[in-house]
Amino acid sequence: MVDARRTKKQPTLGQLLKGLRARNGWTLKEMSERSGIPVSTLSKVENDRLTLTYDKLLQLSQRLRIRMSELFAEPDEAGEAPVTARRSIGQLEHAVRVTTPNYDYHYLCTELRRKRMIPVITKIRAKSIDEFGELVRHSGEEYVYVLAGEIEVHTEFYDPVLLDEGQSIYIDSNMGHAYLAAPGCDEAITIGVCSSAEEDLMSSLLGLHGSDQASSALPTPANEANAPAKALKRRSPEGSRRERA
DNA sequence: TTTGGCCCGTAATCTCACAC
DNA sequence: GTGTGAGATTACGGGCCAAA
Repeated sequence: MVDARRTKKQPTLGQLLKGLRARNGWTLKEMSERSGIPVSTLSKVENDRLTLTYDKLLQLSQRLRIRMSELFAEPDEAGEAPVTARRSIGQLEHAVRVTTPNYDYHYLCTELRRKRMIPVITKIRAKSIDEFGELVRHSGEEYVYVLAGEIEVHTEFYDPVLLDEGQSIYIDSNMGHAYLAAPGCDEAITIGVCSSAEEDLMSSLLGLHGSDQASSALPTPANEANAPAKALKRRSPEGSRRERA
């Protein structure tokens, strides 16, 4: 899952944060004031003694006005020419995983920044449109393929449609839409891709740039922003829990 | 300014008893 | 034997505070 250009070890969240802070010339105190995260916590994160939960990462990216994906990738080398031959191998064990009461999602290939497609494997547990809430819409297009189970796709201008294993759907994302586990199906697993002409699609999907940008119906964290933060089973980009010293 | 010890809260996991 | 719920245990994020 490493870019062909990148032969060194995958950077940790701490290294990425430290680099971000160094580039901006901030002290821990300044970064703490900007992010709302205590100095000692930032210090521990930078030294890989602690990792941040999803809600803290979201808070960090929002307050520092950076893309969520910035926290998952190395900074560009200074003066580096635009990348035209990027590659990323998606591995489930390296995916950025977010689990909520309704959904499990695994964001793949997260080390690639400013990509125009967001691949995500999703376990869908929402069973009714009432449970899901209002149909969502955003710029771009998306494609969803059912890997397991059966899903019910609600769209703004069409009748709901059932998709069984092996079936898929492609829609314009600016049309209101929602994905549910079909009746009689406890949960379904899909693989989907959201695309957009905009480079900060990831941030857009995560709802980082204002309330006027609706989140994707693909169950992204932003879709469940109303869920209690502590109810989320969070995992750091590194995807590991560290041993206590 | 930064680090690390300590403590608290919470979620996940484990164990066990109980019902079917 | 299997499923389920309660309680105990474990692991870890988060924050306070003192020391380097």
